[in-house]
Amino acid sequence: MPPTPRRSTILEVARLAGASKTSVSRYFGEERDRLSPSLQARIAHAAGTLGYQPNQMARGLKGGRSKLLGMLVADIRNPFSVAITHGVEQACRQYGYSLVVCNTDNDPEQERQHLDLLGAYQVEGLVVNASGSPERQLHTFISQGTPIVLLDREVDHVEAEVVGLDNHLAVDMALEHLADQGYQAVLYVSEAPQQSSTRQKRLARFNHTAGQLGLIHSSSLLANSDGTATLQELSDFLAAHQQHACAVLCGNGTATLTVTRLFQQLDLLLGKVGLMGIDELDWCALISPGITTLAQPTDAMGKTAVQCLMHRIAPHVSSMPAALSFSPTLIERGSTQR
Amino acid sequence: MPPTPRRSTILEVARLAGASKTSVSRYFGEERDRLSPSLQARIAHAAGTLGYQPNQMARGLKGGRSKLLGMLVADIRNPFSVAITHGVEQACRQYGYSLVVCNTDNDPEQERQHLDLLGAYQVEGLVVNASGSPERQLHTFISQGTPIVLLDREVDHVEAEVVGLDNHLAVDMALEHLADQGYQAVLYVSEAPQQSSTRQKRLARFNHTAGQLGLIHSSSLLANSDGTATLQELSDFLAAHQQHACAVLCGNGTATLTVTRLFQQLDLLLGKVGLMGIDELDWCALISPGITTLAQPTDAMGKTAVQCLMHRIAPHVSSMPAALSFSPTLIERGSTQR
DNA sequence: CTGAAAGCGCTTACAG
DNA sequence: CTGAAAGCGCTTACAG
Repeated sequence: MPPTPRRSTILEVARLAGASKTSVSRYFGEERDRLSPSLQARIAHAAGTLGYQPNQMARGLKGGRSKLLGMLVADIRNPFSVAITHGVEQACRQYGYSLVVCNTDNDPEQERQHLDLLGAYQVEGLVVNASGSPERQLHTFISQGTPIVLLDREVDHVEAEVVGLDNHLAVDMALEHLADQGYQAVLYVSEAPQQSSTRQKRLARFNHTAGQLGLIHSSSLLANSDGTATLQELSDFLAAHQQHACAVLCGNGTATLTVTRLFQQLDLLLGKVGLMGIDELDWCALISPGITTLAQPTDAMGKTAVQCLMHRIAPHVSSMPAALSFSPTLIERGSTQR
Repeated sequence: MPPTPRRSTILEVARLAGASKTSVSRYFGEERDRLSPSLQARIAHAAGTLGYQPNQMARGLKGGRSKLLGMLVADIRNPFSVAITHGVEQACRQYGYSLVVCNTDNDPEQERQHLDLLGAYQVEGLVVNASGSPERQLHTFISQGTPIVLLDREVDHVEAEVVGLDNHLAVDMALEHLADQGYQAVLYVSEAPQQSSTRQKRLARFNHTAGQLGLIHSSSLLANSDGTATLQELSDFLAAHQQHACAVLCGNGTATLTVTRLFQQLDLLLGKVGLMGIDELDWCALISPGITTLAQPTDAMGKTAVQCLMHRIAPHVSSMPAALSFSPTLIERGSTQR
């Protein structure tokens, strides 16, 4: 067997360039300017010849800088999460960091394991879209000086910036739109709030604002993804308020998907019964006459999260973002046109 | 300022346990069994007290095992990619590996950078869903003994397993279904093949099999995402074959999304003009009367890719998967019912 | 069953 | 402007 070609090391580059390891290290680090042009040229040439690339593991070990950010995502198959992840990733690149994305599938046990792991890889910062309540572990990061930013969901007893939608504003905008369009009775459909502060807030705000606007209102939690329980609740709601114009407000994209299926099962006419969802999805424009949504600025949110982290890691390269709470955009379509 | 609490090290655990670093290392490595029960207990206790966790950077540096797999994804916002990534991730966890996912947004330059990076982090294996033709860099990995598996797309001159759909079978199944349903003229809509071997193969097979089946056929490449050019081509196609039953076959999910929009713009009745797509999407059942698709077994594909890698990294823990080429599942809906 | 020591590939005071 | 040397936290022969 031929010997496996290995990656070349700093020592080999140094030898070939007739320089010291120190100089090569400086060349690939922040101190390239300290080297004379001729030294730089020799090193560049040697490194090019050998195809040298610094070993990040070694760098991380010695310098304490892994140049890695970690991200915990509760559900990577949710389009909203994908969009945010995309934004986070872009921003990382921009700052010269790499991102390790860990999907927890909303499972606290996977979340625990992934956090251990992120710690073991010495990530310099963490974007957390929590599944459970990983207080303990997050405190470990914080006490070691690793900055954390919470995405979309708060975590009890963890003091960290929270980047996300202005949930009160979102629900208010939705309800005001529905009221403006003449709907008088609104059913709110949401996944079970569980640990999600966002789901809790939206639900609470729904009850609050719907009351204030004088709307008849009620809510239904999605038990399983086929929404059988909600099917019943929806048809009961419509039956009970036949004399009023009824609408459904969905708490997120998953709810919108399920409810759209229910509308078809019950043969409801979109608009005649209003339908509106928080989160914009690819297909909302396609279900004729279109489903009205509240779009979240996912790219901006992802970038802001990273900016928070960078501000703490390297205050000189990034200022603290001005706002952590974002306004949604109303995308009006036929489903809220009576 | 209080001193920042650091992570504890192997040395601290060793001291507290009254043991050597070697023993602590063995405890956290593969050789725990070599330690006497009492030593194990002392180490376990000490580690627990200090909240010790081995530093993976250091492990990777010395042992050469980063326990990291890398994955290059051409477009993370494509639902098909997300589904595959999910499968890959699950499989990694199962083998005790972590996954660094890099999205290239179909940009060869980003692809280049990400590959450098993955190398710098010493990934032990690589799942590559290529954007461009990163031959050179992939060869570097291969020559260093890092196994590679290609996902969905081949890369010229790179010899590696290719995990993906059986594209010939898929196109044949689609065309046979359309022919069975009585469609006589079929337009194939695809994104521009560019570097994608899959897109090339599907297109070529379309022309081949459509010809064999005696179908009138033609194809249209999506230039921009709004599909203006294709809009024209579609309506021309329909006009030219008014006396025949016409259908459109979409080469992937993106094409299906665009074409569905075009159907609405042209006010075409689904089924009257047939529509079928490769890739199953959330909303295909919702566009009434439903869009017929060919679903890919994404989880199995992701798992298989990882299994290939693991077989090369650690032949004793994983056998070579039996098949690398997968059959799609036909999901019949109203859009192919005349 | 256990440990002392060398060394993985880097960075960073320190010295000149 | 440049380099010799110590050391980051581990693993792994080697020895007993």
